Amino acid sequence: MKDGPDIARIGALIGDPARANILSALMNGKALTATELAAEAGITGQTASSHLKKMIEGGLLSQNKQGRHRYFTLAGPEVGATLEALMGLAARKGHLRTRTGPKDPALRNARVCYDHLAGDIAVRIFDNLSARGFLEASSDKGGLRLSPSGSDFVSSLGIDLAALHASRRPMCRACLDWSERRNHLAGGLGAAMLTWFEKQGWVMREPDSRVVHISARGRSELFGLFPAAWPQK
Amino acid sequence: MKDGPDIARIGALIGDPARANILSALMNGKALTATELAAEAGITGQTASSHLKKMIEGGLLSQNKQGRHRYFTLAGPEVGATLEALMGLAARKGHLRTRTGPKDPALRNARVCYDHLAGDIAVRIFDNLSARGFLEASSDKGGLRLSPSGSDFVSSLGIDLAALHASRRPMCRACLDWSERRNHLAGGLGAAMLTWFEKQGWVMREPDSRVVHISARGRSELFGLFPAAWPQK
DNA sequence: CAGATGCTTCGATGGAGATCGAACCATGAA
DNA sequence: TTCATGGTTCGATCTCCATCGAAGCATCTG
Repeated sequence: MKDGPDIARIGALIGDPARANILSALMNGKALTATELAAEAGITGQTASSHLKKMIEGGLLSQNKQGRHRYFTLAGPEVGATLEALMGLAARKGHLRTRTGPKDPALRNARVCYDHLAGDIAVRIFDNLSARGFLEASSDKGGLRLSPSGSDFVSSLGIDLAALHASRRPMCRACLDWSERRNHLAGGLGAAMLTWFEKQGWVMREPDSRVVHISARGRSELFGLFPAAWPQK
Repeated sequence: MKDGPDIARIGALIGDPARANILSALMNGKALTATELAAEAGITGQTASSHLKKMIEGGLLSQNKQGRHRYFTLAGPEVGATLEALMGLAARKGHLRTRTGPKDPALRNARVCYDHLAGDIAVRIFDNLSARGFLEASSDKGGLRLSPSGSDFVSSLGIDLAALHASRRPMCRACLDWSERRNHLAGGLGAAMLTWFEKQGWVMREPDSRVVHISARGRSELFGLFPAAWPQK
């Protein structure tokens, strides 16, 4: 029973509603200040401060002091992935009676998962990439790598593959999507694709949520790039 | 902030030490009775009963009534995978000061992860399978599938691939190993390989823990099957 | 400098829930 | 049937911790 790492510690951290709200708010990958997070969680600054301290100590968050502000982010991609997995459990079991909020359909369609794209559209893109043989299994930490043809494809988009290779971070990684219950692409390449989509003006992130909107042009461009798996409008 | 599924609910479930111990005890995939679990967690039967009820309600456990006994298991592979992910966070951050117990080296070497093999050895096997091109990316739920050559290899072992295909469960799946921080093979095939190794007498499971021992013959046979990635004795 | 804003620490309060004893139900054995 | 064992329900207790008010420190602005 005493085997393995202490799961209860982090479980308890995530288990408080205020802290869970803070974590969810950070799932869009942006850095937020302590007061913003307090407002997000519906608590006062004092309590937020205590929560944030605990989560830093527990390794869930990182902080970045800038002037008199203190910015908080998730401590890393693994944290985001684990939270997404927990959401998967929460969505499926037990709390199926979660009444779906107004934003819910938009979230299911496209959202940010820490630093990459998730939701229906992200799953379709992953499907398309794998169906075309651009991804293959690997012994890397991510478990996936780009095939030669996949490398060509990504380079042809104008994404700087060399920079991605230089980074220590695993480039390709499968991340389980809580709404679709299938995989989407995470890792350095997943993050790079999201920023690239943004730069093209194909997708826009809603300021203070995980929701991602797709422009009309983005829709047609993405359809062109990933044809087979795209919804017929 | 109110977006998405309710993470705090399950977080709180996992966050109690007694419940965390119960979940860890079930990570070996076996079904245990309520009293066994109570002993495992160091609590009385009454409290265990209340905990078990909550976890069933929360979708983390399944129960199976047999005679006057009630057997409990993890509700499914996703639950095991999520717990393993949480262990990854716990092992890395914050609680690095977890003094490693006596069983710890054995656990890191080989253990059961719900229904498949994990630990150093499992990672090496996964490495070997992927290096030989037996696994490729797929749009399946698991994110992986067997390549043709991989199918031949598995069939040559005597594993019934048809039965695995017939099952609704995804056959191949990458599961992140908390001790190695790399992937090992889960899914139906991962489970089938573990039972097959057991049947051959190559590995045996310690009765009431996740620890898996490798017999001398198993070591040499496994070395023969997965040569490149194996430790040189 | 003074004033304002962001954030933390301290202390007190209150509520949720983990725990166990005791009684109770269900199943199997004699 | 009677007894024993596995499991649950109920009620009372008690500990932990989330919360906020007040005060304090740090940083920026004027």
